[in-house]
Amino acid sequence: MGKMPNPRFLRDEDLTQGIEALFFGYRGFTAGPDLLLADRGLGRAHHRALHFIAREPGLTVGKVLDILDITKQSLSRVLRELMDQNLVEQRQGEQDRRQRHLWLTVEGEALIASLRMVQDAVVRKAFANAGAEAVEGFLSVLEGLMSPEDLAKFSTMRK
Amino acid sequence: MGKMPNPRFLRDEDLTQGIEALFFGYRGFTAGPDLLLADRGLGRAHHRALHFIAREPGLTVGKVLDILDITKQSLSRVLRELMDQNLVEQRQGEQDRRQRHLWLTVEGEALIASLRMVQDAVVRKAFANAGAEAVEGFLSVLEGLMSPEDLAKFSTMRK
DNA sequence: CATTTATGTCAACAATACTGACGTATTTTG
DNA sequence: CAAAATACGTCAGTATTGTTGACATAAATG
Repeated sequence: MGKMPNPRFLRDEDLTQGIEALFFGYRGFTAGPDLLLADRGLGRAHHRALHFIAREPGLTVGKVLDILDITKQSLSRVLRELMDQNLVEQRQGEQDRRQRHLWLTVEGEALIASLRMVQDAVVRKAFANAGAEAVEGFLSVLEGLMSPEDLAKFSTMRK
Repeated sequence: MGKMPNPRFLRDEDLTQGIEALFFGYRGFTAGPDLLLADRGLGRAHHRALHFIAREPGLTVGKVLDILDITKQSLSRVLRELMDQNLVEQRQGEQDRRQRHLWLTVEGEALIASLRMVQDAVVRKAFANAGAEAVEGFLSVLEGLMSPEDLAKFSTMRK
C-alpha cells in the first residue's frame, strides 16, 4: 500500500511484460472450460454463444452477431450444433416475426453453470489473491485495450 | 486515490465483468497485428513464434514448443513458413548438434518491429490512461490466471 | 551398443473462421 | 400497394491453427 510511483513507466520491458502476461493469462483463463466443452464435442465458439445468451436471455441472432463479431455463417453453424444438442432454443419474435430470439434450455443452463463454475474458480482465485484494487486496475487496462465499439458493448452490457 | 474497499467483492457480476473484459480486451489487443500479418499471409501463430524468438534470440525449437505449448507438427509448419519468407533462420547447435537455434533475419526483425509498433501503441495507451498502479493490478490478476507452469515461464522470462 | 533425446515430415482430421451467392419471410417505405 | 430493405438461413469453397499417429534420422548418453 502506498507504493511509490514507478520512476520509469511505459518502458519497452513493461510493454513486453504486459503482452506476455495477456498471452499466458488468457490461456489459463480458457483452459478449464475448454476441457469440459471437449467432452461434448463443443469448443470455445459455443462457449461464447452460451455465455451471452445466458447473460441476456431472448437475445436475437443479430445481436449475438454484433457482440461476437463473426459472420452469420459461422454463428449459424454454432447455433445449429447447440440446438441439435438441446442446449439452446429459438423463438420467433412477437413484434418482429423475422427475428429469432435465443434462449437456453434447462440443459443449456446446466452446461453454462458448470462452465461458469470452472471458470469462476480461476477468476475468483486470481481476483481474491490480487485484491479489489488490483481488480480495478485490471479492468481499467482491459477497457483501454478494447476498440471503441467493443468498449461501448462492454459498458452498456452492465447497464 | 484512497478508494474505499469494495463492500461486496467477488460477486457473480464482478466475475462476469472480468470474464467479458478479458474477451473484449484480448480482441482489441490482437486486432492490429492481425491486420498487418494478413498482408503477408501470416497469422497469430506466426506472430507468437516471432515474438518469442525476438525476445530470446537463439532459442531452440524445443524451448519454443515448451513456451507455446503446441505440437511439434504445428510449430514445424509455422517455422517452415517463416523460413520460406526469410523471416527466421535456423542454426545447428554447436554443443548439441541435434538442436536447431532460431534467429530472426533482418527482414524478420523489421516485421516484428512493425508488429510491435502497432501492438505497443495499443498497450501503451491503455497503460498510460489507466496509470502505473492499475498496470500493477492488471499484471497481478493475470499472473493469478496463469497455470503454475505458465507462471513459472512468465516469471523466469523476466529474469 | 542400446536407449533416449531433439528434430523433422507425411497423412488424416477437426474447430473456427472467412467470402460469395442465393433464397425466404417479413417489415418498412416511397 | 409495389418496391426495397431487413433478419435470417443455407450451400459451396477456402484458410488458419490446432490435433493424433506413425515413422525417420542424427546425436548424445548410460
